[in-house]
Amino acid sequence: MSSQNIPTRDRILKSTWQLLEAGNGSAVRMSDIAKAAKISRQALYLHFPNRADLLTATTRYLDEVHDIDAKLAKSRSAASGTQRLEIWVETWGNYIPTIFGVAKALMAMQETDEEAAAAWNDRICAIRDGCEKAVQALKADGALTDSMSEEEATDMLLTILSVRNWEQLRIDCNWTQARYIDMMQQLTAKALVKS
Amino acid sequence: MSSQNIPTRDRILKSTWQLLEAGNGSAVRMSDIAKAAKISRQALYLHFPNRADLLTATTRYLDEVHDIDAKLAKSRSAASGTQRLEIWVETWGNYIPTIFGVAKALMAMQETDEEAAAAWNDRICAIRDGCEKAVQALKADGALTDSMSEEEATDMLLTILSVRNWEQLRIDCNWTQARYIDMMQQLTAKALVKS
DNA sequence: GGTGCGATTGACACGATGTCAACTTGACAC
DNA sequence: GTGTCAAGTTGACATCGTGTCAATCGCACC
Repeated sequence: MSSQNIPTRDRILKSTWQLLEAGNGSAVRMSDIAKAAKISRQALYLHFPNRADLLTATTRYLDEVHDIDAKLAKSRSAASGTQRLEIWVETWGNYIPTIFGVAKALMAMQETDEEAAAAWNDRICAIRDGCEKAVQALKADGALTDSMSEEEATDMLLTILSVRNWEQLRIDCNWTQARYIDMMQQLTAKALVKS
Repeated sequence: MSSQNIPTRDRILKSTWQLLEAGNGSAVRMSDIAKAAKISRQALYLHFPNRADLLTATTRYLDEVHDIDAKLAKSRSAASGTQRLEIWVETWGNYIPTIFGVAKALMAMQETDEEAAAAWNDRICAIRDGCEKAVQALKADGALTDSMSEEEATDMLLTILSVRNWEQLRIDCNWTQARYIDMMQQLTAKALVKS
């Protein structure tokens, strides 16, 4: 963590991201990352104890580089609950492509690696928080459907906006990003807003 | 053991299913399956050339045992498009728990194994077909929303009804199976039926 | 000239899949 | 009985990716 080795560390994180981005999260090995960062495979372990840690650090690096907090501030200033939901869907939905590669790699590791599971779960909690806030804003406006509790509505929103769903629509079904955002805004409104 | 008489191949498939079912699809090795089927690990390879083939054969075995075709016939006799959608969501949604273990293992392999990807894709096509038929029934009734094409509606339905979404709601969020079915019937109706 | 740090090379353990060769066992035919 | 075939067994081994370890190197800094 010392400030001296930032260049190398940054180079590693950047390379990791680029490789995962390019390969759509599939089969990126530690040796590939090392090669891309122009260091030896072993040197990777001088900076990150294991693959899970490297991937987690990469998500944090991306959050930092893209200043995700600033973008989220936008949804906080929404005039109504429905507007807040709309902005939240758009903001998160447009951030997914950026983190997709890393997210996929982390999700794949989740099955076997305890640490990776915890790391990814941590990220999910942050997103769930955004979903919860949107649901609360709807509730405050009296606009939340009465077929669900606040918690269920949050579960539902989080599920609809999952990375896997984005992957399926955007990549498997070949939707455009704009179409994805549009349809998700419509779907979440239909699902959560009282008619 | 009552399983003593069952032919080896069937014993393997049954053991595979039981292990994947119990372990929620996580970390079931070839050696575990062999042990459960009371044969040597190497003998597994006398029946199935590799892990992907074994998993695929297991899904077919499950389809056969549960006579999934008969269950699907039910939705074909629905009176209206909306009813057909409702029955389709219920039928498929209630089949997911059965195949979940195998599905998850197959999905995990998909990333690295070409054959596993093809096998799982094959299964998805069958499910997509069910979704498409439901959408067509809605269209025929003039009940399909006009915010989407038939193809997009099919993509959307397939995505909403994904195994991953079931996992998230049923397992991660701890919803009951009945609640899952109920909410998915509501959500798919809101998403696809013209209001 | 040391000291310490980042990095390198090379070797190795581990766990999982998949392969191979040689041997055993039981059923059945002749 | 003997021969044969199929199915199963044991044990060894290749491969691949992660993670570890030891020895060494080069360089900036004091």
